[in-house]
Amino acid sequence: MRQERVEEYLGAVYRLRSDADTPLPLAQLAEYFGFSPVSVHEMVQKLEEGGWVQYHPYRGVTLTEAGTDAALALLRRHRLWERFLSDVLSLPWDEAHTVAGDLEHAAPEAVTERLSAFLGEPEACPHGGPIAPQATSALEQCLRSLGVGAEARVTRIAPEAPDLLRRIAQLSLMPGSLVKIVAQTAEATGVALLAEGGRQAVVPAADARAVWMEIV
Amino acid sequence: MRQERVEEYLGAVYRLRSDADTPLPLAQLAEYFGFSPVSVHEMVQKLEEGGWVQYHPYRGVTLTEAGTDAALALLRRHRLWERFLSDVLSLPWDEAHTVAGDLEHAAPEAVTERLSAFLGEPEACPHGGPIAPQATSALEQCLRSLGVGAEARVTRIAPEAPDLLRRIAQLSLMPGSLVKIVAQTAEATGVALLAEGGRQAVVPAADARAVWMEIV
DNA sequence: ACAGTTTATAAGGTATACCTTATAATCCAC
DNA sequence: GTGGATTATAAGGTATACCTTATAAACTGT
Repeated sequence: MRQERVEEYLGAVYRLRSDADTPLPLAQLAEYFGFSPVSVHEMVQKLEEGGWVQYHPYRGVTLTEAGTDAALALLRRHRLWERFLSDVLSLPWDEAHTVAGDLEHAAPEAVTERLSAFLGEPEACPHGGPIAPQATSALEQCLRSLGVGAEARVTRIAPEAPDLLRRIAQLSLMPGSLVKIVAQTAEATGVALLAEGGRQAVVPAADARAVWMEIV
Repeated sequence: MRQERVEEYLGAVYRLRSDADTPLPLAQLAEYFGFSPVSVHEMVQKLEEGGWVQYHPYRGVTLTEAGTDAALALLRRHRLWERFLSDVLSLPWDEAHTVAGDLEHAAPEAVTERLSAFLGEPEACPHGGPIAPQATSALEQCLRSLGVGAEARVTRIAPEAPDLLRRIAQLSLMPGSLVKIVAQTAEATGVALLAEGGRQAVVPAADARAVWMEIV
C-alpha cells in the first residue's frame, strides 16, 4: 500500500464517521471517493492487514489506535496548510481545502511543526476544524437538528467536501457567523436562516447536516 | 502518463542538460533517477509521443518548447517552495530541496503566484538557481574550470542533487561566498579553496563541476 | 575495418489500485 | 420466515511505471 492511499482512506474514515465506536459503512466510503464498493472493500482488507482499521463485516470499519493517530496527524497537516493557504496566501476557502489535500501528504513532521509555529499555533482551520482535534464539543449541534427560533453560532463545517464548502461559503456561513433559524421548509427539505446583517438564506437539508453550531 | 512523472523527467532533463541543443544521454537520466536504462528509454518514448521531448537515437533527449515550458514552470515552483521552506520555516538547505521536490507537484499556478508575491518575488532559490530562469549568465563559470589564483563568488549550485547539496553546504559554499582557488590536487581530483574568513576546503572534482561562480 | 562498448528494442514480469461481472452470504422488514 | 435489498467475495481485467534478461543495432577507438 502506498502511504498516500492509506492516509486518504484513514482521513476519510475519520471525517465521515459519527463516532469512534460506530463502524463506518463501506458504502459511505465508496460514495465519498466515487469508487466501486468492491474496490473499497479490497482496500479496507489491506488496511486491516496493516493494522490501521478494524473491519466489522456487514457493518463497516472503525479506526485502530494506530489508524486514529495517522488520521489525526493527517488532519493536522491538512488544516495547517489550509490556514496557510487561506491566511497567508489569501486563497478562497474551498480552493484552500483542495490544495491542502495535495500538500498534506508532502510535508514531513518537522515541516508541519515549523509551519504550525509560523502560523502562531492556530487552533482551528478556516472552516473551524480543530487543529489538534479532540472529541466534538458537547455543545456543538448540527444545523439540521436545530428548531425554528434557535439562535446559534457556526463553529465548524464537517465533513469537508469541496462542493459543500463552496456552497456553504456562498451563503457566508463561515465559523463565527451568528444565525437565527426562521423557518423549516415543507417536508424538511431545508432550513431558512436569518444571518447577521439581515441576510437570509435557505440551506438544503443535506448541507445543513454539515454545519455545526453552538447555541447562544 | 501521470503528470507528476512527466514533470520529474522534464525537470531532470532541464537540470542535467548542458544546453538546450545538446541532447542529454539517457544513461545520465537513468543514473540520476537510479532507474534502469530500459525503463528510462520506455518513458522517454512516451514523453516523445506526448510532445514533451525530442529523442535523438544514440544521442539523447532535448526538450521541445512545451517541454521547456513545463520544466521551467516546475523549476519555478520548486525554487519558490525552497525559498519558503528555507526563509520562512528555517529548514536546512538540503532538506528544503527534498521537501520542495514533493511540494512542487502539488501547487497549482494560482498558488505559486501568490506564494511568489508573499515571498517578495524572489529571484533565486537558496542555492542560487534563478526563479525565472534565463540562459546561464555568460559570466558564470564552473568552479572546476577555474585556474589556481582565481577569485570568484559562488552564484549557484546546479544540478541540484540532494547529496551534492549536503556536501556543498558542509563546505559553506553557498551563493554569495567569496573564494580563492589556492591549489589543484594531483591528477585534478579536486580543487583547494581559501574561503572568506580564512576557511580552507578541498572540493572533489565531481562536486566542483556543480558550483557556478562569477569571477571578481 | 573490426573489436568492444554503448545504446536500442523486444519480451515477459511485478506491484498498486482501480474496474466490472457474477455469485454467495447476510440482514431487515413485512 | 421469506423476499428483496444490501454486503461480501471470487475471478478476471486495466493502466502506470517500474524491473530483468537477452538480442540486435549503432557507434568509437585503434
